[in-house]
Amino acid sequence: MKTVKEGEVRKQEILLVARELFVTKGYEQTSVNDILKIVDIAKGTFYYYFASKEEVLAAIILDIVEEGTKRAERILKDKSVPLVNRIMMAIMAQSPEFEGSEEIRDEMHKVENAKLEQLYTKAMLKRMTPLLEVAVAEGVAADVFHLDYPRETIESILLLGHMLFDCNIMDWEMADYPAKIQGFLANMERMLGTKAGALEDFLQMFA
Amino acid sequence: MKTVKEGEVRKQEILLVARELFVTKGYEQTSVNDILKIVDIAKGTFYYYFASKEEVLAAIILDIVEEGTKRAERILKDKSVPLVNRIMMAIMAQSPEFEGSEEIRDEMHKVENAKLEQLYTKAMLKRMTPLLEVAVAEGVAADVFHLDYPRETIESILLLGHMLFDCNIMDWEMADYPAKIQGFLANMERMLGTKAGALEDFLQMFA
DNA sequence: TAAACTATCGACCGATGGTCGGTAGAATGA
DNA sequence: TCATTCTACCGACCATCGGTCGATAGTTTA
Repeated sequence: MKTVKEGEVRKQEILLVARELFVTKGYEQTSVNDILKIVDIAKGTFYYYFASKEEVLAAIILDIVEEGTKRAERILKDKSVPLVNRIMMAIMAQSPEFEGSEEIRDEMHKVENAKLEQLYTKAMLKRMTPLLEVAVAEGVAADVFHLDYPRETIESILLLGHMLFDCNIMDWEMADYPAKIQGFLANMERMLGTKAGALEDFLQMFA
Repeated sequence: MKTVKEGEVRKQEILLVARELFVTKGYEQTSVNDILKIVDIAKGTFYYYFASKEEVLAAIILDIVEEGTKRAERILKDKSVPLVNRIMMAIMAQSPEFEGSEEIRDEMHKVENAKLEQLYTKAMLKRMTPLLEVAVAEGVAADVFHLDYPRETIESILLLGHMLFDCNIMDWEMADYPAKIQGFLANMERMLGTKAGALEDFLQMFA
């Protein structure tokens, strides 16, 4: 049987299903056939829209990063919230555990998904750094941050936040987390050059 | 034709060839057949020594991490060198670009090798943190470091050093490097709580 | 010299990512 | 209304992959 749909619709169907599968089963562990079965299309149709399985992955990562960026932009724009809070929230909003997809976080970042993970990290850093650069500049102007290498510092903070808390690179016990979070916040304070304790309040936000 | 060798010899042959291939071509891109052809054995022989291609990868990563750790131990032991220098050198010695394998660095850390990369990062962090913890404690005792979360800070520094300069996660221009290195050193100073400029001398070491 | 053990072989397997020639059906033009 | 064109779709087919397994050559042991 043949069901015809407009191009863009089919493409989105494939992306939606693939994303769900990649994130829950892992990229390598998801076969193109798995996707075909669920979307209910033939192999030829899949390769009519995408040149390869990897191209689908790239498109999905772009989507994920864009969604995170949109969240960050919305948060950073709201000047009624103190600057430090906005920055922290924008960083935390990158975790896909927020908004919509919930148990995804644990699934997405497992060894089986190293490729997804690495491509995501790269893309996220590239996209998010400019946003935070503006915010940090605002903090420098307001005399709450004092640092010489804003761009490099932002990259480091984004990288650390992601690697320490989103990826499962660190296999930590539950009991370790408070210390890890406190350590991260303390180092973030030092790197940004805030006055000591400026980020202390965020301890409980990591629940 | 059948050439019989002692078990351990064959195993090392396989590991040696596999490592070369994984690092240059990438793990996924290297087929078991590629390895067989070079070592000149049959498929059955390969699987007589290793349960899977992935088990070979794990063994190789363990080797690489162990080599880096040995280098770090040797460096940290030499008390004739100032503490800060020893620590920096120990971190830098993790880069496989040092000692023996030379052009490997660029090859090892490419998108195709995400799995190798991720497993390596995890294992390296686990193995190196305790070593540096001792060294940093020494610095705290000598009043050159001032920090509240030594373990977490070491993890962050190792992670940053690796992600920023060894992986190709950041696609930087050559011209960016000086600023990136300066930024990294400045943040390292702040995190460790040294007096400002304590690590300035290391700028030229990244050549 | 027979038996037992170890290391090796390569044919074979199911699954995978990807190709390709063909075609159904909607849109277009006469 | 019918012929043409174009788009979306089909599924048989392919090379290659990681991995299995029963057979066996070569070495030790009894």
